[in-house]
Amino acid sequence: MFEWFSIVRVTTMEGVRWVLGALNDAAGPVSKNQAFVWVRRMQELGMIERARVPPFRGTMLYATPRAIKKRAPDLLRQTTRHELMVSVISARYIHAGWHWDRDLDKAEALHEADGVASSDGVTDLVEVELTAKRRTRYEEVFRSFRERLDDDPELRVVYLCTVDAGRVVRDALTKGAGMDIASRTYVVDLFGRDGAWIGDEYPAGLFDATSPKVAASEPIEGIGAWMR
DNA sequence: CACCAGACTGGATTAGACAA
DNA sequence: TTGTCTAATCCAGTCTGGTG
Repeated sequence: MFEWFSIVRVTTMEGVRWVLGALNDAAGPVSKNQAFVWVRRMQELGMIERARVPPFRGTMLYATPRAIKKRAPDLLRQTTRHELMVSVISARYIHAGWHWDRDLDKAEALHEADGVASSDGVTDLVEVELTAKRRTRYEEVFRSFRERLDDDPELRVVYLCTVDAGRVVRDALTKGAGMDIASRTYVVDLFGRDGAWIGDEYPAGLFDATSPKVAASEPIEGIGAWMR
């Protein structure tokens, strides 16, 4: 758990539930209660801190310096919501049997993805996109990804988006450098407007290491079934 | 004692009524 | 149409009581 905390730094009860589930070989996340009991015990031991920050729903959790030898994160930064979502995504990847790490093993000049998930023979560069970037920025990012995909045939790119961001990303994949990486890029509309993961199910294709080239750009059929 | 289902809680969100 | 107030509703997080 603390190895994971050390990577993601800050998370939610949701993230804790999925990673505990993974460590317990459970089919899904552990119950809210189990997660709560674990968190409370760790809090008593001074290993975990909890905080509620009004604009966000839910409780933020982070490991104390005592637990991971890193200073506490600043919960009021603008990027905190994004970091929380990345942590929950990583929890889901880990639960699906993948290994998760930060994207630090890359050349200096290249774009740093939000995280890197690897399973046997496949590595996903994962981007969590809650708000769309400028078009010109995508061109730069995609060029960087193209360079990395050319070097490593096992690499894929995965964009986990809100509906609005997903539209822009798909569009950007139809031009310039985007066209070159589109066949190895998977775009999923995963978040509602509020940035929360929509549904308990895994979308088809996501976390699937066996399908090497997931069809790009098309919104997933039947997405409404697990949207709620 | 661990575990689970379900109850409870406080804050956030939504809907409706009404006035300006 | 816009703003404001209130009540109703929702929900994540928390707690409790029963069970094995």
